[in-house]
Amino acid sequence: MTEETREPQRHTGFLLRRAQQRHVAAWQHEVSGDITNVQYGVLAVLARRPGLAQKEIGEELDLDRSTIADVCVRMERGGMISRVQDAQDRRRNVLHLTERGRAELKRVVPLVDEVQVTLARGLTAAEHEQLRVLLGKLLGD
Amino acid sequence: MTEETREPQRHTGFLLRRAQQRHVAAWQHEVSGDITNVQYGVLAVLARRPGLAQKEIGEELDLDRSTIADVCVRMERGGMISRVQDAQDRRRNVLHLTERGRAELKRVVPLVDEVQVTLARGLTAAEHEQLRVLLGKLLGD
DNA sequence: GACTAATACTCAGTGCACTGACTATTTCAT
DNA sequence: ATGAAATAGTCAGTGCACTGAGTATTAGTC
Repeated sequence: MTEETREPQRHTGFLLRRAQQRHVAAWQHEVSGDITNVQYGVLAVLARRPGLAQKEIGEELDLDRSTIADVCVRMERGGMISRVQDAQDRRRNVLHLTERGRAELKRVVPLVDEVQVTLARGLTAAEHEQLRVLLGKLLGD
Repeated sequence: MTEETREPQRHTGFLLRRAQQRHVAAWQHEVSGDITNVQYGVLAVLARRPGLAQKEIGEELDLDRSTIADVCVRMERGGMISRVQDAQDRRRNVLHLTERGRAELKRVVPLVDEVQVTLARGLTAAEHEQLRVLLGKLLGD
């Protein structure tokens, strides 16, 4: 009756993985240059809330300590952010945008929406919105 | 009027990335052992279609040549598959499950559905199905 | 004030995922 | 039959993402 082995291609996780790959591909196509989607996230959060510590940025973007550390190291190396030990709490690295980081953010912002459009090319606006709602619900908001 | 910088956390791509992370986390929680979701995909495809080449498996799972090569190397090292040069076309590596691979697939199959359930805990069955439909549409099937 | 907990970060190791450059092999056109 | 194009894999390099172990610093308890 039931199939011996369900096709892995139908699983939700498989679809999510592929959709995420499409997003990365769309990003690289629309946004030229070295900056990645995750790095854009760091810039955008930091623009609103300068002086956050690595840990807090990581929480905003749902990245664990090691991952956000890696990202920050790369971004500091690329001259987009500064990382300075907090004088009040010397365990913390506080982060700020550099001029280059601010400029890069400004360059990228108008392109970001195009990436979403490209990604959702096969969906109507209503379907796209519903997809976001469902993903938000899956994530528990 | 419009915000200077839209919150990156609201973008579809951001939600997809987080949802995919949840899937990986659910997988690791439900399926103990070394096997990953992608590796399960290789096992499941190979069970139905033994003797496929790396390239073909990669196409099934939407992975590029380098990625599927890495995965296959690891799985061969782990004793789950065999990789043999095709006598007819010596460019190809043909893949087969080993006994260990077959056993591992058998172990994992019943757990896979639980992963999907865990992942979609916040959704009704109808919402879950709709999410799959929308993702399929986004991917262009 | 000293001991313990908790916190923030680093470091090493592993896996997925991509590009671009390269090798080997097969196929196709002339 | 040969030379060009296409195909399948490998290899090096980069980035995201996690775990587990370790360090330094702060905060809390006695």
